[in-house]
Amino acid sequence: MFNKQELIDFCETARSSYLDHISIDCVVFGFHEGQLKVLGLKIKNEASWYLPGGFVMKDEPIEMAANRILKERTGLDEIFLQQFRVFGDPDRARPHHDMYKDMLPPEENWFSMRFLTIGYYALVDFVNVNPTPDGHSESCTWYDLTDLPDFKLDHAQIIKSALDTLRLQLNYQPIGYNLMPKEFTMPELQKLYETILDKKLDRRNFQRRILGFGILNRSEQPRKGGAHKAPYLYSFVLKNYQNALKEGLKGGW
Amino acid sequence: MFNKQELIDFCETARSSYLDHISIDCVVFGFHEGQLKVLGLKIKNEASWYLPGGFVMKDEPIEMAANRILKERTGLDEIFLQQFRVFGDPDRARPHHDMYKDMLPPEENWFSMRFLTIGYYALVDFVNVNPTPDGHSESCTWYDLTDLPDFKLDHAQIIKSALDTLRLQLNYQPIGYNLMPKEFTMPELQKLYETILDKKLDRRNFQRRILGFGILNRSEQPRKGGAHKAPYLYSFVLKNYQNALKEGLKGGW
DNA sequence: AAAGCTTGGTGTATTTTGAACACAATACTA
DNA sequence: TAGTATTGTGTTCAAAATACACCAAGCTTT
Repeated sequence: MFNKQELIDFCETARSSYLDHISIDCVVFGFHEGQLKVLGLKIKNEASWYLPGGFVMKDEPIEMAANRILKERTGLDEIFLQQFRVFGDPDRARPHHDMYKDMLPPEENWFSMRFLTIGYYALVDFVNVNPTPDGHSESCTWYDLTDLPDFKLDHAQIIKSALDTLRLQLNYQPIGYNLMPKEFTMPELQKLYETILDKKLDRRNFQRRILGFGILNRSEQPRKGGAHKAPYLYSFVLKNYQNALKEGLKGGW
Repeated sequence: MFNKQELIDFCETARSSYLDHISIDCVVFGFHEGQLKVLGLKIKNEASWYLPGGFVMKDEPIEMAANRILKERTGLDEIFLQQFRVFGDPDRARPHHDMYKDMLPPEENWFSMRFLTIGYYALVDFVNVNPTPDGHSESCTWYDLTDLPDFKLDHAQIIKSALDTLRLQLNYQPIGYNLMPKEFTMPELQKLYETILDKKLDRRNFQRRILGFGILNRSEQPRKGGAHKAPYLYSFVLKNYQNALKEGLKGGW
């Protein structure tokens, strides 16, 4: 990953810029062709994958850090980004501790210390993302949730945890604004829900329920040109959507 | 809070034992006389209150740290303890930075650094807790949620956030095992729910719904001796309760 | 001791919600 | 023009939530 000089340089920068012991990892969900995807970085010349992550600057709010890190990786800005958990096992980054232990003595090696990572997850519209690998990565691409490559450290667990949170969130918050294009059809939105939940939903009841939330606007013109009956196009009414995010959808007591 | 020598000693211990930049704060909810309470520490000779909190040892899992810290404060062990959020504003602990800035130079002063705090909340049975103040605190007692004293730093905000999480959790998880005594009556449990939600619930429908969860066991003997009709006593069926925690109660898709 | 008050347990209509399904409409294909 | 796949809407039936009514038990009051 780093050669010795790169490591020395990075450690110097890191030590002066970042908070010790703390990292952020982002689970970026995207949706495409009926599949839920996760953004992963592949290390050069290695069969090693990582979540897009980074460190918190000494004077930076963590929400801002998460957004900055995500922007560096995906080019996206102002998207739904949610803290969901801290992963704090003392040994979670041990492979990183060991990786450079022969290059630099521990007190000079940024990676020799223990890191807690704050997990964030994001939902982005697949087509608006232009994944760009940074200098240390060979590629930055989408991976199918059902067919993940070999994520290192505890990153597979972090993905799993983010997915659990997402599924839970579906029960009391609207989803989709950041995962769908501006305009979409009802079956497309349904497919998103079915993919996240990994289960079939009834077409008619889904439509009724979603519309009942009052967060969708149906446009006059149906989508033309495709095969079969032209479906209506919907878009989110941002104001109502954000209100539903705050207030919750219903359920409960 | 600390005099100079105490500060020097503490900083030395802290520096060798704890992770930099990271703290844990616990919002401990208790329930008594129809009121939801929070455990708060009052600083000696000051009108300053804090949540029970502490630091993470260099080699300690954060869940263990949270439990240790809580045990130090409440004497309670093996209780429901849940991470709910990280508070990471760069200025959140500025009052602490400044407090000792004239006693020690920043590089020796543990409190001069920025701290992120991981918020945990706990639900405990009021009568089983024996709040014991540590050496730096004048008292460790319960405060009514509707009448909180002047919590310092962002601790009032942390309490608010924990309460929001608790209310949300009520919609998909059972509550009460750690807040109620071993045996309790249905009206007592209902009072807990009403207090957390801050709203009245229908007596009959509450009973039906709670019993429908299948997590309660009704004992043969009703409670005798009180005025009026003797109510049945209930207790949680731990196995079913824990299963409901995992599986969730229902609702959603 | 009987009436009355208060609290707790159970039942029962009514309304609302959710699940399952039938059918009509549209646009392409053959 | 019939056939097929897909989308939009309505209808039925069951389950669940809601709002009450009533009964039972224990104490108090007279």
